[in-house]
Amino acid sequence: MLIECSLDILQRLKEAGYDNFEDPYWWPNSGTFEVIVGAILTQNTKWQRANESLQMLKEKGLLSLEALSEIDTKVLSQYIKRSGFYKTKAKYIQSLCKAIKNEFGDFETFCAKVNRQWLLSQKGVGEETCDAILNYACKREVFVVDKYTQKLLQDCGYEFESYEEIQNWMQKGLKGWQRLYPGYELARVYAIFHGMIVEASKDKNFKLMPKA
DNA sequence: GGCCAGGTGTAAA
DNA sequence: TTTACACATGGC
Repeated sequence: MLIECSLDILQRLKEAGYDNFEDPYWWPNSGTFEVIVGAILTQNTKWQRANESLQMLKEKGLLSLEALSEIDTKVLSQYIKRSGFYKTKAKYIQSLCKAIKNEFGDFETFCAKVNRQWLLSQKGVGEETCDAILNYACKREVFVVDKYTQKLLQDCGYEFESYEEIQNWMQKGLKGWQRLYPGYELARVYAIFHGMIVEASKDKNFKLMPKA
């Protein structure tokens, strides 16, 4: 799959069928609490590894705000071992769950009231994780900028100074691309395009045609 | 055996 | 305010 490096690259990704997801927002079980846990678990790790940990937690009945707030972090770390960085991630997950519980009470209230600044002040939540939670758990109109996106734009010859600059540029541009998905809410359009970039980037058959 | 995977925090320059 | 490094496992 050779995709021309041009302004309408996102449309090409769609035409190439990279938007064929199981979940309407691409991220598995979007709009639920487990997106928060998955967002931490998948840091610098393949999604498959993060998902194995999620399934383990689900089996043990631990995939809830309450359970993860109370579990011993040493026990938790053993359940998420396959996702790598398991000791630090166990601490991050628990402290975030405790903070959400204390500050908002439950997941629904969290989604309704949380803002970027609060999330970013939590240990283990950087810009990408923060925006992943806002878009995929809370369905906010926020575009997630990850390494794939940065590399794709770089390969296309665009240069940016910061995460925020890329995010603003993408969000502005994607409002125009919303016409490709009539009737979809903007948050979902952001979600889908980020998902397409990830899926295309992971696809070994995907190649960018260098600019002429 | 080296390199990478849906990053982040921290210390040192 | 940048840069380097630690965090850790599993698959290729």
